[in-house]
Amino acid sequence: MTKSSRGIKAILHASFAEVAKAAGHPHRLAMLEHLAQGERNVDTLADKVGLTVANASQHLQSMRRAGLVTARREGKFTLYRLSDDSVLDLLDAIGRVAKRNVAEVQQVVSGYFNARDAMEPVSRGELRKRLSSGTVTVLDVRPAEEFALGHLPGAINIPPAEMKRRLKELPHSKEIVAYCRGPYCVFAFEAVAALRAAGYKARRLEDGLPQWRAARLPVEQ
Amino acid sequence: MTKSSRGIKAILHASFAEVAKAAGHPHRLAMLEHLAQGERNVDTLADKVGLTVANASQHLQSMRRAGLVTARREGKFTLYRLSDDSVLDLLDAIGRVAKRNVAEVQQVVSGYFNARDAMEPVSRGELRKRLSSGTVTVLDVRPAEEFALGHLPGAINIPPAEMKRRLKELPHSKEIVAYCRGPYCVFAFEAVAALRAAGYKARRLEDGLPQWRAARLPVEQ
DNA sequence: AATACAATCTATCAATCGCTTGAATGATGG
DNA sequence: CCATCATTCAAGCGATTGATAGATTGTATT
Repeated sequence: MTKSSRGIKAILHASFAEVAKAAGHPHRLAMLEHLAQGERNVDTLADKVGLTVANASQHLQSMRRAGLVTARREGKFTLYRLSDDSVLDLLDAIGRVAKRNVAEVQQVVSGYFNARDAMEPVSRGELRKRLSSGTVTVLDVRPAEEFALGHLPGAINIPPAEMKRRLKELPHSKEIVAYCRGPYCVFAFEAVAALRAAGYKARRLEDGLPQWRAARLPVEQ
Repeated sequence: MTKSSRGIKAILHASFAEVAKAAGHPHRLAMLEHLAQGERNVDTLADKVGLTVANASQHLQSMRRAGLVTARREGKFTLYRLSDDSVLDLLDAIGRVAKRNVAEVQQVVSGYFNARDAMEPVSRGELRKRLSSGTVTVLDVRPAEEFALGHLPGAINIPPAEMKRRLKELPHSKEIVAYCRGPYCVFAFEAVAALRAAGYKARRLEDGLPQWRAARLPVEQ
């Protein structure tokens, strides 16, 4: 009994370690972040993360073996996606540990804001309420392709590159809430900084579209 | 702006990867599981996990660099502990991903139970209610040293090795809820199996003492 | 069938990892 | 101050990982 439980413990620890190890590489995390937006093929992912196709394929397969992603074939493309919402939770959990306990992350995160109150992000719940009362403008700062595949109701899409030029499209009347891919997607941070510099009242959403989706809140398009 | 954000993204992904990688080894997970019970010194951990002291020390230091654990010196001992409750969340998240997406884990978990309804664990909330109404006997199946450092209110401690011999200490009148170190600590599974075989009504708590503590529920001793 | 393209496989190499061994450091108690 | 014990350091090893380049498989298009 004790002997068998030792073996079982070992199996569980080994399996768990596979999962964590599969998430333990910068490039794989970058791909997971993209996959959190929706299905992608190997080529696209390789391009976005800056890897060769062969290399991206290898990483994706290791993540598939660990159960982080699944793949399906459509025509000549192989489409990968996160296997589950629990993978989003895992990414969040990794981020929270890093945020609390890794000096480098704290520095980077706090570097994007100087004022204390300015750091306060808007929670999902608060944004949902304010959406229905219409007291807020929602700004989606992801690339146009990702916006097209789904976004928050009524959101305006301005990718980071066009930010400076298209600032004037946004009304000064309401507070602006910017969001991006997830809690550590820096585009949202940068957008808020730019908006504030231009005299807008702006905050960022605490996390991103994948988490909004996972919470079963309405998505447009 | 885009250039700098690329760099920042890379820093974040690198830091996050360090965290995940630090959790991505069976022995380190085993040590984290023990550390979730409370502070431990290097010798003790090495012994429990079955490593040489030097090796355990190396693993602990890599986890310290990644921010998963912290160390303090007391006399001639170096006491390690989880740096944060967020680390518990991380371990839970890893477990949930593995449970949902790794065939091996599913097999092991379901192997401990054959009947469908038997698999239902008791939630923390349910146990808390039933504790106050006194309709349940709580069984702590961890080693006596860990029990001594804190346990659920009114819990009876019977370590796995003594289970068979001390079964008769438990009353048949109430349902028995067994718990252990965490959701995948197999002692609780085994205890429930043994109790049922002996005609008891028994279930296991969905997770373990660390999670109970993290939820700020009362702990005795 | 012939071609083009997406993705995977294979072989290779440098870098890193996990572990062992033995020596060095730090703290405690006679 | 010396002996002892807990921990860390340092060197060395075999195994694994991450990346590259080139060949191969599988699917759609003509």
